[in-house]
Amino acid sequence: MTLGQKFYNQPTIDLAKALLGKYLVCDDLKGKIVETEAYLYRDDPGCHASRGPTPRNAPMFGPAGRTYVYFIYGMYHCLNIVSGKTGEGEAVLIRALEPVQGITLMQKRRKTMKIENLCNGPGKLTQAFGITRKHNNISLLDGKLQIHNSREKPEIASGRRIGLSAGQELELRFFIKGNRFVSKTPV
DNA sequence: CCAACGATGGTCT
DNA sequence: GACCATCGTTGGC
Repeated sequence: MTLGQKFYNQPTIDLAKALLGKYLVCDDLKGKIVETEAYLYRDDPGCHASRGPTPRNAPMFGPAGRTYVYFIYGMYHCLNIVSGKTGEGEAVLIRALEPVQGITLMQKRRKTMKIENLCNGPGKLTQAFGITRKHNNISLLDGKLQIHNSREKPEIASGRRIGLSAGQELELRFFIKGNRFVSKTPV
């Protein structure tokens, strides 16, 4: 079942944790979210929105429950879920999924048969799911990209976010403890 | 196993 | 012109 607006309106850190164990669904592809990172509008120099709105980060300043997809390193896309209040500029980065459905197509797109290597990183999962700029700034409530509920209550661990040159000291990375599809082991 | 490095192009100053 | 919320390959052990 698709999650509603209320789910996305919770505080960003709560949302980052609540997303763990839920399902990202796109057409016939499905993956369980096992790793996320929170990006905050206050005291977070690692956040794209930290220096105010620009054309790229505009979706982050919109309402919660929409996507913010950006292109990085000339090759990859990263999928975020906009969170927080409209005008603030917060989001949750989806960092890793456990493949559940549509694995054959993911293998074709990722050019590997290895299940662990299909969605265990932010650039990998967008490649496996075919997520590009076309999926930027769209609603997760009724679009082709959705988050579905689950009854799982995973054991959550946290650590430092990955790949940042600012704000590394903040422990805003969350993942399901012991899950083998998490992109990197705990720090 | 692992650290180092290059690919590659959009975005912002 | 510098930077970048990455990844696959390479070459060392």
